[in-house]
Amino acid sequence: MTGRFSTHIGFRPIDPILRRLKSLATLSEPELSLLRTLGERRERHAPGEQLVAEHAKEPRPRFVVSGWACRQRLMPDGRRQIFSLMLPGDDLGFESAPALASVVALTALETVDGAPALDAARRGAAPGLAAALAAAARQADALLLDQAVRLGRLTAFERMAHFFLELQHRLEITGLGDRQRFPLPLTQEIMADSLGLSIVHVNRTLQQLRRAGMIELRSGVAILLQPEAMTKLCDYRGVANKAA
Amino acid sequence: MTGRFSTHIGFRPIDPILRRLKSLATLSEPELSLLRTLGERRERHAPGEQLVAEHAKEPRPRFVVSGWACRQRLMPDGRRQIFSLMLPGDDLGFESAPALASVVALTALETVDGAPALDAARRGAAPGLAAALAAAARQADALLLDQAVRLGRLTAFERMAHFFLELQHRLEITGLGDRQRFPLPLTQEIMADSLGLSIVHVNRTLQQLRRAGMIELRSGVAILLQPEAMTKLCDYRGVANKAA
DNA sequence: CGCTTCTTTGACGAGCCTCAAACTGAGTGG
DNA sequence: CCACTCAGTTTGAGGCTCGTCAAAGAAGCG
Repeated sequence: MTGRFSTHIGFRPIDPILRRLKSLATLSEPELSLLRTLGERRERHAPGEQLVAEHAKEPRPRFVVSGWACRQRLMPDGRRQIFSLMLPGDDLGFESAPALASVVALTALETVDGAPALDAARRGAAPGLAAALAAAARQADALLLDQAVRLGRLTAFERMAHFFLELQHRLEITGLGDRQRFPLPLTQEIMADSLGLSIVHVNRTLQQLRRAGMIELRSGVAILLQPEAMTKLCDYRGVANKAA
Repeated sequence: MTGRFSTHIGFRPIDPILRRLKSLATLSEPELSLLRTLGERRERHAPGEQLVAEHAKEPRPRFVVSGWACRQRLMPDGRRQIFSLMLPGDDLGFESAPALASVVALTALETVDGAPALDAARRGAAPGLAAALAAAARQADALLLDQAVRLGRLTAFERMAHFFLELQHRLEITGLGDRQRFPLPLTQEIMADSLGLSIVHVNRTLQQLRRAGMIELRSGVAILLQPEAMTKLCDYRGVANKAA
């Protein structure tokens, strides 16, 4: 987690949030400076910490500044399904209560309070921000549909490719990755629970992708060697941008 | 499709809509009568007809009055994933444009224009209706998460059980089914595309459920013989009700 | 270092898919 | 009333994908 893709060096703390929201709607200068002030009320979370409980009456709206989290549901027998990964710049707990899934930190995580932004948007005081948050919610919906296609109709090989392409795109938007490289601080268990596979099969599928010359994984960084080929192979359609 | 669960005999045309929205929020008398007037602008759709195209700029908001539809996505090679089934009383095309998936009629279908309801809710003229529509959107989100769990972490046997329980609950709410029986006008191909299975395996899994004394299927009607056992077996949690 | 967590490998079996064909039932037209 | 057709269901055979169990490496961390 150090070096080129560090989330601490070379970026202002809340830069991913600004970048992401700017990619979703046009923000005014007052809106931007409101967002910049959010960085002051920061909070740290250890891996495994639950940020939102499944039926939380009033989940606190937050933005992820650094580190990764996920939305998930657990079954009584221990099976877990991860619905989506929350990357730096992503919002959580902005939807109406009660929460439909829990949110859990996957790595060391930093978040900031999103309430000022949400309030301003709701009051009508920040139309650009309101549009950006609406677009973010739409994008989350789109990602969930992609996830359903992955789980229901893609093979393990296609699923992994699709998954990596989604991460590449999302991380590039926030400036944390480029067209080919991005940080990937996930264990194979987490990928398994996200992709509906077993850990062992994730491991073997990763090897397949490596042998096919598609990817390279080294110390928390993923490299896509043939992004175009991967895109075709799994019918990846990219992340939704601005709403209409 | 005649007899006890007919959608035409014994119910006022838009009754499923009223029942469903009343289950989601408290509606005032003016709101109810607004909804009743919707029944006048009715539209018929043949099976297979596309009601909303995947990237439709402005999908027309509609309520399903009778028949079933689905939200789905198609892959270039013909694979299909159904995200959700739309039953009588359900709304479609109410979210912000452009549409993230297409909506297709699965059976002969009747819909009515939802725009008057949506407009009234947006204008602030119908707070109860607005609450009901928001709760409906929330419920759709919840169903999509259930669907992801089904696809990612349940076995074929559990998936089918979970699927039937969801349909039972949803249809009971609109008065189209009871605690054990409900109409099921779906081919096994449709179930397969909904559950992420092959047709053949759906057929065999249905036989398993029958042999286990769980279900009975006869001419478009499903009977759940042991709903409680089924609920335990697949960790079914029921449909979300009123939002907070 | 020694511990824990994570990754990797092997062996084996089960779940699910594909292909192919037979069967059923509901029209449709002669 | 009887083919005939067509969509849907059911069955069989065979094989690939993916899961489970178990244990051996690697890699991070105190």
